Amino acid sequence: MDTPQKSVTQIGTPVSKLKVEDSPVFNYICSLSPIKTLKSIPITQTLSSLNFTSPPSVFTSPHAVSHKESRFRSQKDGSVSKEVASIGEEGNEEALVENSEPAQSHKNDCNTPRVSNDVRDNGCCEDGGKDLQKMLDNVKKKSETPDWETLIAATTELIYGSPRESEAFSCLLKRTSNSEVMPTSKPVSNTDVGNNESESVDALSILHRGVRRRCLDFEIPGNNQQTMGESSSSCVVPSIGLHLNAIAISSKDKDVANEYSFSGNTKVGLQSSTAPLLQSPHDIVRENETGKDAGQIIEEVPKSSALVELTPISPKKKRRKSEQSGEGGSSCKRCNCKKSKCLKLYCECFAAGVYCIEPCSCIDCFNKPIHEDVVLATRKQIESRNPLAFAPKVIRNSDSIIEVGEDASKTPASARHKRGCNCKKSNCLKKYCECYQGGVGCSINCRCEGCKNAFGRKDGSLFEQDEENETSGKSGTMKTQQNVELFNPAAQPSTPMPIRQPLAQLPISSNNRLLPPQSHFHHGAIGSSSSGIYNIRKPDMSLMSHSRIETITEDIDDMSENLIHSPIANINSLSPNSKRVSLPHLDSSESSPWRRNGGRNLIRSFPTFPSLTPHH
DNA sequence: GAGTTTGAAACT
DNA sequence: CAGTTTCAAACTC
Repeated sequence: MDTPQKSVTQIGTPVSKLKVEDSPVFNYICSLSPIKTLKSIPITQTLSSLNFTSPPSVFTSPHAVSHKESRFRSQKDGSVSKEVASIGEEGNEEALVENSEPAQSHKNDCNTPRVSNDVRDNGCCEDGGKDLQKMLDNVKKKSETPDWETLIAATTELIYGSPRESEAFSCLLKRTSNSEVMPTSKPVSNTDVGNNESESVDALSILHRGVRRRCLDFEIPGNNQQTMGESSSSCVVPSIGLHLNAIAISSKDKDVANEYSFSGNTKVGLQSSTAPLLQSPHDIVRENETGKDAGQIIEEVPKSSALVELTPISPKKKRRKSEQSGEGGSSCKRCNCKKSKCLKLYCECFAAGVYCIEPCSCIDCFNKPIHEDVVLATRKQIESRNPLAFAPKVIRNSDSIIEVGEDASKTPASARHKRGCNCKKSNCLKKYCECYQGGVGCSINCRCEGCKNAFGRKDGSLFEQDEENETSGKSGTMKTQQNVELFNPAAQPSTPMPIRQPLAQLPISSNNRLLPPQSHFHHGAIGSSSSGIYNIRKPDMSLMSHSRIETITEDIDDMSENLIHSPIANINSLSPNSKRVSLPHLDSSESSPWRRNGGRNLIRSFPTFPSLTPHH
């Protein structure tokens, strides 16, 4: 285990590394960052080596960034990482293309070192192989390690091009500069950050960093001031994506999610962010299961190879555990794809923008860091077909928060399924229904038949409970609708707060993945975080944060959604000064089903991979 | 644990 | 754009 990550990081690292140090970007960052670069921190091996490195891949393609983030998940096996590294250095595509050996399907090959095999499999795959090869070719073109400036330029484009996840990329950028260029920086930054606790650094700090980072990327013009802190922080926060993933995943387990997100103590610093990354959400979950809190995890990561610790139990076992753990236990549900190679939206992991990891029971999985190029290419392809394919399906409106008299924090604002469901037999009462799964009511957008969605019916009635009261009065419904109309002229029936209560009571299975935080994050998130955001941002930040944003186009709305899901975004908006931001009600979800629910929809909300295509 | 049902995603 | 097929999750037994 000495170097699993290390190897990973090495992917393409050598060249980039050298360049990085000399690169203007690096210098710039250094100048910005108050944090002094420490040289030689032994720890390097652990985290730094981890996944942060490999600037090349990162810069190679924006996607790479995402990969890295997600990468954490999968890098448990050193051999794998080695493979990856070798591939990265030598060129994946070639391997992929060349291979024609019979495909070997291995389950959970996440750990299997046989990258080549996988690749080959891919190549052999009937039709899929062709596509993959094409994608690979494309990727290959891109993957040639560019020089930094070029990369940067490209990066910028990418950033702006992909609204949603550009942050991740930028993050990588910074991260790269810090972590890779300055290996020590990670720990250091971490430490530094921790020191700054006086500044109210807590788990949130991570988020802040993310925000800051974003700011750096996008706000440079306006907010240079935040610079140092921000820059550093931004650098520090290596992977928003990870956080998101982690959160998203962890969110599946409400307890876990909570712990992860917020339990983190002040110590949570750079590392914290990294820790998750390294460990991968699942790992995090595990950690939590063991009783460690986020902070602990973070701290430990650097010291001991997180990877090692994380090492696992048998995949199946885990899966079972997660699946069966249901309510009580943390559930880190993974995919079980058999034919899609985890390269289609069928795959929860892929759809969520994260790599498959050990807990997955997938077969012939290509959604692994090893195949990052393929993954990116595929993602891109899908996005080209449907730019919003990876966008969260459930849109929540911040507006309702206010409306809801109760606990705004707990109550997800009005929400709706973006496209609406198409249920015919489930009556929108089972998780087959995306709306139901997402914990939102059906809307006019839904084409469902016999809708009885407990979160809100297509026709406007809210709950089944309401049904009971239907006769007496549709006050609840009325409220809801009022809210909807009020806030959403478009008038899609959304699930208002009232739902909240019911939700808690709803028989949502433990598997629910709803992310309660969404709503929380949502608040004000729009402004900064969303990738598209920068676009929006200039126009009117205040506006963005304003609840009535909905008036803005759907697209924006969607983007906001994405943002919403991003804790970082939220933080950002909330605390421009980057001072302590009270995480709104993150914990609120504890009791609410939202918390635990991580349904596909939600998961998708936290795309790890930087979006390849600009969302509008 | 295996088989069935379901509806989204993908394909034509 | 509509219809069909494929797919994997959700569900049932």
